[in-house]
Amino acid sequence: MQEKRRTNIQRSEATRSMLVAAARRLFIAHGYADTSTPDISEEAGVSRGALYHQFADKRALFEAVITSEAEAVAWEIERATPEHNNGNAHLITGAQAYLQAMGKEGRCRLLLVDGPTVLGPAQMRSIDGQSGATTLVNGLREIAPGADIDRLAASADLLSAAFDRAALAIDQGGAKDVYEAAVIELIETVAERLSAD
Amino acid sequence: MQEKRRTNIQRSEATRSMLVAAARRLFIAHGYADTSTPDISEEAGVSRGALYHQFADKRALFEAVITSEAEAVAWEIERATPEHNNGNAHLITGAQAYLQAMGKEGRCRLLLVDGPTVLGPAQMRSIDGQSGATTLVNGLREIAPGADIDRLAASADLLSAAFDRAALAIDQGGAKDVYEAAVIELIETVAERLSAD
DNA sequence: TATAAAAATATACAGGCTGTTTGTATGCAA
DNA sequence: TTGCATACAAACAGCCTGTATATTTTTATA
Repeated sequence: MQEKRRTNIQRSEATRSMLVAAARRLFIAHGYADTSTPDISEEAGVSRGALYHQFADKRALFEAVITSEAEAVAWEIERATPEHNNGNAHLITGAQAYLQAMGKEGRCRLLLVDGPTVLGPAQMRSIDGQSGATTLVNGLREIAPGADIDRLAASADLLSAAFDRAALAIDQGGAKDVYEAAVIELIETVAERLSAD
Repeated sequence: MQEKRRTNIQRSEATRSMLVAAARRLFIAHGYADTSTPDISEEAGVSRGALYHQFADKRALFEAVITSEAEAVAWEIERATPEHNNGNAHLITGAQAYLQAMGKEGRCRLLLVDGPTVLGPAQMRSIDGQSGATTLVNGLREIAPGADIDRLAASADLLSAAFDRAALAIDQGGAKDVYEAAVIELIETVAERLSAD
């Protein structure tokens, strides 16, 4: 019984994905600060040396976890929002898909709590940049074509903060239906106001 | 030239306040994780033993910093919002005061970034409990006396998340007037909708 | 006031963690 | 096949946190 013969690329991809998966589990369970690299490498079944060969440091591994998680959320939202859908309804569908996606175990902690602290708010914005903010601001532009773009971006930012808070509140045990209703009402209210120009 | 003779209570209060002030400076400058207890005790001019005598651990010292900062914000808001002011205008004044207060160097990092990670969202809520959420939900109740209380609380939560995001965005270099205008418009929009019942 | 007890502060220590360095094995290319 | 690059493993150095021990300062009491 001999070892499988693998190409270097396969080896690297295998250990990287093992490490990211293990790190994800432990970061979710104990948080970034209370997860050690010995714990991670053990959980992944590789040596600590392998970890530091594949990733510059613990932060870089965390960044890989966060990026993967943000992509998953973006993809789930994209899948749930048909292109042809227009304005108002489109935003609501997207928000619901976002809340649904953020319901997955640990995502709130990763993306909304630990992420901003470890990577900083600026880098977090750039990571889920396309997904959250841009989509939202485009949705608002569709509703209020005449509005000032900076002002619209600010409103989109505030709205997305409200979505984040709703996701977090639900994650912490808040009533999902209540928060989802509040989010939808908020969107409708803002859309109504914007289209009244 | 001999040391001043002080009572134990004075000694403790002096070192505690030195430690909290030093910790506050370093937590703001480098973040919680990258601030060590040797750094803090040196900056405060006391030994590390004194730190661990006055506070159970590093987290407890951080909690003291956070509590003090949250109290300062609450106090500044209270000072800026006269009691007799009614409904809508009251909320706007409060929000402006909040943004003003959060403009102080490092407060956003402490209260909005590191705080939730180190102490957890739940404890953070309980610390600035009175200030943020309760005031807001009371303001909304005044506007919409008939509305469901849970629903109102959720809306207040989402609004306060928007305020937080605005403060953070301004702190990160965003245009203060734009975000402040967006916040005010958001309040007016929500208030309008609520009072239309 | 003299002295014992208690409180506050200082120092020394024990484990653990991060990132680096050094060494080894495996894949790759000439 | 031979030399090099890549992936991995193990050992090391420095730092940090929290605790245990020792010392100084205050407080209580005789």
